[in-house]
Amino acid sequence: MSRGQIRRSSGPGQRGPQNYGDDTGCTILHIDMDAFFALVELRSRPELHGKPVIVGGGSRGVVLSATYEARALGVHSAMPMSRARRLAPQAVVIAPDHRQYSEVSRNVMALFNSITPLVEPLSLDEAFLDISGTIRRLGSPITITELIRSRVVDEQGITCSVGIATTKFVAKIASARAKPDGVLVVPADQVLAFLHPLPVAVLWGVGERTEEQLTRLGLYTVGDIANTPITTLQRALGQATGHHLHTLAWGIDPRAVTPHEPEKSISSEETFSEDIDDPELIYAKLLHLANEVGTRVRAAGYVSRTIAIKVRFADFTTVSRSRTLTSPTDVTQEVYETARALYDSLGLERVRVRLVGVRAEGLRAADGAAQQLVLGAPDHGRREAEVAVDALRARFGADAVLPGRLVDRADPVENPAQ
DNA sequence: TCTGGGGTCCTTACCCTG
DNA sequence: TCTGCAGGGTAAGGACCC
Repeated sequence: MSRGQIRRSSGPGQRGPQNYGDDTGCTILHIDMDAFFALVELRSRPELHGKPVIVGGGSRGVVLSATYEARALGVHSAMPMSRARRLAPQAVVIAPDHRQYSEVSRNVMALFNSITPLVEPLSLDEAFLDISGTIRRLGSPITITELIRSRVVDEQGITCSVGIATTKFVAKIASARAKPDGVLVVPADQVLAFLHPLPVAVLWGVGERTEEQLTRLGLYTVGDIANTPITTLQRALGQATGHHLHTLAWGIDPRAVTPHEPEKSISSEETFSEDIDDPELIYAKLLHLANEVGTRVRAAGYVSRTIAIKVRFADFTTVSRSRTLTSPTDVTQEVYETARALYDSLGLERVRVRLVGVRAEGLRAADGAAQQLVLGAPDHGRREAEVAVDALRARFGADAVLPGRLVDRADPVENPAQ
């Protein structure tokens, strides 16, 4: 294979210097753990290696992660568990342990940060790395990639796949096509040759609905989008989406790797184990969710200007309502009262509800907004009490102190789907 | 087949203000 | 005073991502 061609590693588990292709200028890595939750579980259950394993659960849950043996049977993430069980009755089903996944994720991200300070986590199991400042110290992008892959396997006992490119979105597509346990380099002069034959669905922002719209326009590949006038795309998909897809199709993605983006919202939602029509149970769930959101908002040092709720009915239709407060808050009681008022504003009477959620939006740093809260704020004392409760929870556990209405409830609201 | 949970961003509509 | 318009803020919903 000549210099400059796109190359991926020749098979799972292959590490060390190989002829991947020209990585000159390819300073963006997208690193994605393979079947993350499932492989973390396999570390403590080696007898399950080589078997179909599904992480998920609950009567109304979905698949969170599946080993490649389970995927070969047609199982994929986000699939309803009931269907996954039918497709793979022999699969071992493991309930998720998010605390363990978070810990492994922290370790992996710390490893990445020991390579370069420019690490942008996208989720628990993937991140972008900008290694432009690391090459002089550690070697070529491919050398750095293999160093990372070896350390992930040795230190965490899981594998990952890496895309190496000049831009974030090409690196991300490359890592997906390197899976599992592989590496794919897209040389700078091969970006369009790599992108244009791919289906439109690989583009960031093209999901099921947008793909349908593009199909109706007769556009099936990234190359088709590139060769369509941008005005046509904007008419069909809207200004922003049309422009976004057209630039991506030409391999243009100027976004930098940014290590920390402040959160814009904090939310919590839960699906009931069965549909509920009792307002008291729904209020109790709203209090529980408001308590979670309030605690997280305070822990992150934010206050929230807008409180929103989400309600999903038995037929899966979903509505949301939001209210902007006169002054921002991080007080659980205020979050709850707003959420409850929003729920009441729906005017529901014995309607069967499947899910409720509470979200805090318009987040800003609490220190910048605290002055206004203190001045004449009746909730000041309550806030102090909640901060004290936060400290007790940090010391004695999340259930050490609960709102009175949530203590000793043996009803469905405390038995969510997962 | 029957659909979780935590997020972000975009579009559209409406209201208010200048 | 009325009308048209532009722009900002807000609300709601949808699509998408992992």
